[in-house]
Order: sequence, then structure tokens, then C-alpha cells
Amino acid sequence: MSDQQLLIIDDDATFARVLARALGSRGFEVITASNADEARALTRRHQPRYCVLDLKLGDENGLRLIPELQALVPEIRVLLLTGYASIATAVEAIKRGAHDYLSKPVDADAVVRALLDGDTSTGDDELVDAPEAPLALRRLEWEHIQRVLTECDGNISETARRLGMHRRTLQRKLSKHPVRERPDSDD
Amino acid sequence: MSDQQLLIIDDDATFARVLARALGSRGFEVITASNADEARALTRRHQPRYCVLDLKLGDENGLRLIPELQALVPEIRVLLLTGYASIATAVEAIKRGAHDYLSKPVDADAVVRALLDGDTSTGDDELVDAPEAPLALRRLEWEHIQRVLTECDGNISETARRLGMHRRTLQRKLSKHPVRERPDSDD
DNA sequence: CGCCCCTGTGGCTATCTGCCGCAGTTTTCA
DNA sequence: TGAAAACTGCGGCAGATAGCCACAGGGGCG
Repeated sequence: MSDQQLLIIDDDATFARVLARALGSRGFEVITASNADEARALTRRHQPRYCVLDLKLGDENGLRLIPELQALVPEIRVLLLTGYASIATAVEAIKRGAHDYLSKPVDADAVVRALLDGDTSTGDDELVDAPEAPLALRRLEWEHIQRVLTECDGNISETARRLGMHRRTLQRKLSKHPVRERPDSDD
Repeated sequence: MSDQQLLIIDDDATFARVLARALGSRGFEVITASNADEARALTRRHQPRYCVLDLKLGDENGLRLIPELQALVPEIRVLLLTGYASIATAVEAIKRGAHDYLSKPVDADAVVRALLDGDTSTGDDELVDAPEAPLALRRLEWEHIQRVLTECDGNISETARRLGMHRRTLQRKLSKHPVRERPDSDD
């Protein structure tokens, strides 16, 4: 049923792979691109109906890509996804034709929900078994912390600064958390 | 460029008055409404080209007003303004036809800029770029809450349940102002 | 009408956060 | 290479916050 093609455009290979898996298991036929050119080529070739686009593509700006993709596939639904969200870019994205805008971290169900939201063209019983279960706040916080921590090469002081929280507080959070790592949870 | 009619819709009389003065001195012909009905009436009568709309109008939702205003004055440019800004509501606002979305507090020049800018809203040059810093934890939390809240059509109990937090806690969080995107300069 | 679910509110306690300080270790760089 | 700068771990304290309970009112429904 679900021959719904979905193009993921993200220069973060790890993230793209994880998301691809998660969405694949939810009934999408996923292809991924890691830069704008690749994205254009794949879009031309596969005419995907859905697209998950990272705002920050290397030095390129994902926003520019939105109209291009829509020119290639008029009915494409573009979901912007970014770790550096802001209201200004969200406004821009929607103005340029994005269907929705989410900030990382997200869970795959939220992505699916956003993609299918308002979509009438699918007999979407197949795709939507996505139970509406947003991340609990705690987990969202934890994942975000981990993301930034990694970005800071484990530097706690720097991470705390970027997160706008006290170093001591970060320390305490990190120390009391059950350090379970599951790099490929798609849930 | 001066006989441009501008309608301010805000139930906060003080704010509206201050803004009206500021915009008046900048060459607009300002009229103000403090609720939806008044806004509709004034729009019909004056056919303003510009509109500054508060997201929270008493118990009414400013978002609903956007399409109505546009039906009355097709070329109207609506700027959404809110003290409780979030990406989720920004996305909604733009989807419904708002031209831009700013968060209070805001200075009059920014309002003017937003109103006048963007006859070339898809003009490819003026790209906002992503913040260099990740979302602060508080901000991330706020955005996530807003998104889920939107998904739940404003149902607080339901939202709290989905987020795995106490309803009372959610209520308290919501009653507070969002965290600013830029944790620097003015307040 | 009762039933159910929503909302706003106040109060209590346990926990968390921000902030300070201190000591020891690594990194930077003149 | 030695000092300055930055990071880390930790304890403590006051004030903010969360969880939890209870109560009152609103609104839809059979």
C-alpha cells in the first residue's frame, strides 16, 4: 500500500540514518540526500511526495531549496526540521511553502504526524498507526542535552552555557541520570 | 507613503495606545480595536491596508480572524504580535495568511519593518539564518509544550497527560511568559 | 438530573535550581 | 615552562518549582 516516497535531506548522516529507519518502519519508502544537489537529483528522479528537510545544509540554506523542490514536484509536502530553530526561520519556512516546521529533537511519530497532517490524498490507515504520544518533557530535555553535549565534545561548562543553564545544574542532571544509551531507538 | 491605514487589534488598551502613537508618528493612520467584533466592523469601514493583530484576544483566538480580515480586504497585510510567542503558533499564523509574526515586547521600528517588508516575501535574497546556538532548555520546553498544546486544541488536561506532567504544573508554566530567543539585550 | 471532563485556584511539602565558594586538574599561550 | 585561564567535582544555602490534593464552577450528555 504505502508506496509513499519520502526524501530526507540532512547533512548529519547519523541523524538521517536513524530517521530513515524509523520512517521506513512506519511505511514510507525512504531515500536520503546529504546536500542540495543530491536532493535536487533525487527529487527529479523519484518525485517524492514527502520531504524532511534540514534547515542547515552545510553552508547552504535549506530554505532556498523549498521552492525548488516544489517546482519539481508540485504536490510535495516539505517538513522543515532543525536543531537550531527560531521563530524567524519558522516564519520564513512557511512563507516559502514548507508544510510544517519542527525542532530537533523530535520523535518519528511527531514527524509522521506533521507530514500527514491535513493530507487527504492517502488512504492513510496504513501509515497512521502513529499513536499520539509526544515525548515526555523529561526525555525531550535529556535528548537535547545529549545533543548539545556531543556538539561540545563533552565539555560541561560550554554545554551549560549554550543551554542557558547553570553548570552545577547540568552536572547534577547528568550525574543522576541512568546513563542508558540506545543510539538507534526509533520510538 | 503616509495615508496608509493601519488597524491595531489588541485587548490590552495600554499596549494598543502606545503602539498606536508610535506608529502614528511614523506616518500611519492608525485605528484601534479591542475585540474581534470591533475589528471586523472597522475593517469593513476603513479597509485598512495594514493590521497588527494580537494572538490572544480575550477568549477569542486572533488566528481565526486572519482569514476573515483577508476576506474583507484582500490586500491586507496582517502582522501577528504576541507575548506568548512560539514556533507552533507562528507556523499556524503564517499558514493562515499572516504576513509576519513577532513577539512582544517589540519596538515600533520592528513592527514597521515587518509591515512594509516583503512585497517580495519570496524574494530570494533576504534569508534569515539560523541561530548559532541551540535552543536553551527552557525555550525547548516551551516550544514543545506549545506544539502539543496546539495538537490538543488547547486542552490543558490532555496536554499535561501526554507530556507526562501534572496539570497544575502545566498551568503554571503556561501562565508565565515564554523565554526570549535571544537571551541578551533589552527586556 | 447525575455523570464526566474540563478549568482556575490555593496550600503543602519535597525536590530542584541558581549561585557562591573551594580545591584539584587540564589546557592555553606568551 | 610557568602562569593564567578554563574545566571539573562537590558541598551548602535560599528561593523557585513540581507534584499532589482538594474544592468550586462550567458545560455537554443521556
